Amino acid sequence: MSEEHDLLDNIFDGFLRGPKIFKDREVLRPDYVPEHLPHRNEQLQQIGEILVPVLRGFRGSNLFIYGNTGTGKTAVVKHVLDRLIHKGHEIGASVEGCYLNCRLIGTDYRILARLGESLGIKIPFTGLATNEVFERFKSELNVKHTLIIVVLDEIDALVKAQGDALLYELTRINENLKNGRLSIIGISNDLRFKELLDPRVLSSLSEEEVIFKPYIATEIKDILLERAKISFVENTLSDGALNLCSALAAAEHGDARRALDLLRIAGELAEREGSLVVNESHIRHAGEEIEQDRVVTVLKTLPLHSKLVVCGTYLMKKVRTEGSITGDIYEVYKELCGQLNLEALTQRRVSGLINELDIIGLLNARVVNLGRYGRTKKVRLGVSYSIVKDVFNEDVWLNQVMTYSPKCIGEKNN
DNA sequence: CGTCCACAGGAATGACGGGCGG
DNA sequence: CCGCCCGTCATTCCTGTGGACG
Repeated sequence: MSEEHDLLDNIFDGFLRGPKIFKDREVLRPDYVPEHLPHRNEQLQQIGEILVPVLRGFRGSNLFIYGNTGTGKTAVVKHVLDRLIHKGHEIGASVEGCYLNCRLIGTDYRILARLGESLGIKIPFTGLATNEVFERFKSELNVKHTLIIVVLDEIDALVKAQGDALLYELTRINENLKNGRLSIIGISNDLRFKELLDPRVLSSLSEEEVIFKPYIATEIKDILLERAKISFVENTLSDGALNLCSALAAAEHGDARRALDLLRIAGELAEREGSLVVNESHIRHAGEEIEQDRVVTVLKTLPLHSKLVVCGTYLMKKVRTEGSITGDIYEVYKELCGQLNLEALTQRRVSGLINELDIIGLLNARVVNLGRYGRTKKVRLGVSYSIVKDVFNEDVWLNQVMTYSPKCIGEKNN
């Protein structure tokens, strides 16, 4: 007992005695909405002006917001919405806002359910017809004379998954509503997503548009300075680290969220090693750690058959240099299933799994035409070989097959 | 210039969990 | 409580297709 306790005691004491880096690390978390949003006054003003009619009981225009990740779209919109609702309640107007992230709440049904809940009606998470939920929401809007502002963040995810039927319904909801009004704010980081929309929906949704340009390095630095003031103990953040962090994030599409993540992790690294200040090397290591953590957690939480597909791709890599094609991977996958006494899925399903894995970046897949030799996908690992190896060697199922050598490959090479 | 490969990808199906009206 | 309908998720069925080969 004593050995372990001494070990832990050392860690505890070391942490308590050691230099303190953070005052408040919550401020660096991605969902924190700051009081002040540097370099976004223009957008703040535009959006405010577009929505302000709501305070007089008129519907605000629908609004489409475009900008890369980490350019402050969500923060600005949430900020304006909060203030607007606050003001609305102050003057006794029935104004409501409902913020939804379509990547997290990705079906028509669930979106409508949330909208209903924001008006205070209870809606079961399944069991009702979607249209029924829509009607309930609409009548509640009518009864309460509410002006609701619906924010659909990552709206492209919704349209890609479900089409634009719901958006169409929502944009015309005002037409047959006696009391109550609805306006929509759509947020997307994919401009091409507009092409997926029915022209009627598009024109109605983008009555107004606001664009968020990527931050440049000096702007990111301002943002970081502001947050660092609240989150770090004085003089624990070196100038060099701050500059490097801004520069790295600026190079990566001017993504401020990325910069804040880097800063937070770097701070934790510094704290862990008992350093007095956060310096450049902490920032660099933070970058690596973020990526590695992401990959490891994703790999670990993958469903078994997806793991087997990744594992198959991994095993193929020993033989094929230029990436393997769907058929080969499927063969290896089937052999692995055989080894583990599992029922193999169909090729169609595996093809779907490959697509999903491609989207989350574990695999890189692209369609190629080999003429006579068919139309297929070239697939290779999208992450480092050794991480896959480490994670799967720990896995209860996968460790049995990590050294398996596929027998279906041989004849043709490349 | 037609053929035919080796899949891609849309549509359909089935199982499941759960609300609703009677 | 029952029978019915619903959405969701995971899966299967099956038609469509770009272009090197001959």
